[in-house]
Amino acid sequence: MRTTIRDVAREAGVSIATVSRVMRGSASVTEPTRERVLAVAQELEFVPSQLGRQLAERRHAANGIVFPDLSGPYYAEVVLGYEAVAAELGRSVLILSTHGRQDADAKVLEMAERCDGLVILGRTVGDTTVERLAKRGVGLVLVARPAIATADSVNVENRDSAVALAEHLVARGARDFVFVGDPDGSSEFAERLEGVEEGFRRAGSRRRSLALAARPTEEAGAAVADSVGGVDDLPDAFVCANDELALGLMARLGERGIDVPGDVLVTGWDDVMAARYAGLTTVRQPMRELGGTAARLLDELINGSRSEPRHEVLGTELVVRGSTLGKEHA
Amino acid sequence: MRTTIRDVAREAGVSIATVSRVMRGSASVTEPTRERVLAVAQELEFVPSQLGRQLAERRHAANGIVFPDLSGPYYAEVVLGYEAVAAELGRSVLILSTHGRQDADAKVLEMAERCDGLVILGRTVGDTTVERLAKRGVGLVLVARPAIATADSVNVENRDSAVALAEHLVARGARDFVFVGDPDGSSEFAERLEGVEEGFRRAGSRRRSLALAARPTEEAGAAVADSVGGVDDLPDAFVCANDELALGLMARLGERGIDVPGDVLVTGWDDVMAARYAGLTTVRQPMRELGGTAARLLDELINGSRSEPRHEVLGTELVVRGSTLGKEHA
DNA sequence: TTGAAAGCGGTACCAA
DNA sequence: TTGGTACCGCTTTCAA
Repeated sequence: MRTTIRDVAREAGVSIATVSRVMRGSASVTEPTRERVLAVAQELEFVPSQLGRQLAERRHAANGIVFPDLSGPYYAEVVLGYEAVAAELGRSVLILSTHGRQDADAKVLEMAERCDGLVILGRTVGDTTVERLAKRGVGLVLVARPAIATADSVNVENRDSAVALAEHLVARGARDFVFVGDPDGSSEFAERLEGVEEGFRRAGSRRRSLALAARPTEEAGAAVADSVGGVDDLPDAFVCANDELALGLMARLGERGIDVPGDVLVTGWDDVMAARYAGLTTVRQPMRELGGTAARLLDELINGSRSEPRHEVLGTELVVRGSTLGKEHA
Repeated sequence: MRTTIRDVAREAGVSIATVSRVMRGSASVTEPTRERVLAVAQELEFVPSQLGRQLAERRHAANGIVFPDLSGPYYAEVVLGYEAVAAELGRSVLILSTHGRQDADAKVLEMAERCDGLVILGRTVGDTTVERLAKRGVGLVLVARPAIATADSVNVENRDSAVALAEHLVARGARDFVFVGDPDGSSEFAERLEGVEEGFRRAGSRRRSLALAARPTEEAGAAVADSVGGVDDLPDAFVCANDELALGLMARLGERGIDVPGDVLVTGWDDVMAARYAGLTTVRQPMRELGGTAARLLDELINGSRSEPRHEVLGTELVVRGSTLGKEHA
């Protein structure tokens, strides 16, 4: 059996109330009593049960984060940024990847029972679940998901950088483009597409067509590369919804002897580590900061230091590399 | 106030024992009673408190994973592999990054109070802490850390692939090498260094010198690149303890006009995503599987389906790319 | 300053 | 099949 507060109390000849006071450093306890209890606790290797404590205090001192498939580098970074700040704030961190499963909502509801608050990334769960959680009094921060009135949110600026990206492409001679990614699968992707379209429109161009990719992965990107007929069949630019699509696409184009940026320009989104080494033009997102900000907002929410919801929007940055520049600049 | 089991009992006109039975689907309950209770529970939106349940059952149905600084792609992958399997097994997942902090041991001890078992990666905590946890009855799986008798472990094969790597380098004309990474900071790194040394020794060569890098990061790798005098000051090969060191090193060498593999060969370890795009020769580790295996072992441990500790060793694979091949092969 | 005792929200044993 | 009740391990009044 584990050592409990009663064992310590008995051994030290005091009540459990006193042991509790000593362990929490709270209230007034005589120095001698204090020392005696501490000594016994040490000797018995007493570690207060979090469970007992949590039940009595009716709080978990933990919060969770929910994300889709964690395979890519993007979500990993966000989670890390989140963990770093949460740990700093003295909170335990639970993670849950929905893997696109059907029972995601149930899983999240279950996890919520172990947390004081939750960060929810993207479209991992339905709106009804979110509302239900909110109603239940769970602290909620939505990330990379359209903001709602009852919860905090953190998002990145998508439109402006999308326009900037389009302008860059137009400046590099592009007159049409194909968007690679499914705008219906993510509000972020939709915003990016809109922004790029607007940028091209301003320059008097029009979108050529829309390539849907089921999942934003390297494989899907490669599949798009496979689907083009040949050099004559290319748009001026492939604008990919994220870096992984772009990387997979670009690699496969290379294998097929199609030159980037000679035959076609390629861009991504996120600026993951591999993008640097692949020379991919992309839009940098502050991924760590996204997670860190969410952690801080959640903490405020839980500690009740704030009541009205806040909606943060973090800036992004266009990063131009070889995939949209002539060889001479790369 | 939240709805409790007593609210439901009162409303349904039964005892809390019956409600408990219904909620757990256990034991025998008349169909009418069952339905009535369920209806009330639904109406009151009753969700059993995990806390109450856990305290009564004296188990958490959760387990944790501890890793160092999670910045790199390596640990992220391991954690993801872990989460996927743990979730599948119906267990909640707590994460803790030690960030090289001094209070890491205390944090881990604290987290252990919320879990039935723990996976510990690398040298995040001291041996005394590990022993203490083991003694306390916490399920323990050590990953990328020397195995001990009282806990399970999962490691990757380092020596053999290191020898293979050395042989490859020798075949490419290398006669000496500089190891980039701190063998004292990680048992893994130490094994890799030993293996590479042995490989070179077999080929009649000898290690030229040892470059210590404080932390296995891109920045540290770049710093090593800065420290070499010029083309005449180079070894035949830089063998880096992980991919990030190698990538940082290689990039900076490029900036300095030193050609890889023309002037010097460079290798990494892990095969992270960026390594593919950088054309880096490396040793592939099954990172996801490492985490997944750990999760499975831990589950066995906790469910008591096994008593004697197990020690798994996963295989690795040499991946040859442009950084050790002539341009013509790259 | 200290102790007794009433919760916190469940589970499970023992009777009925 | 059900209900009563004693825990699980801690926190926190309320009195002494």
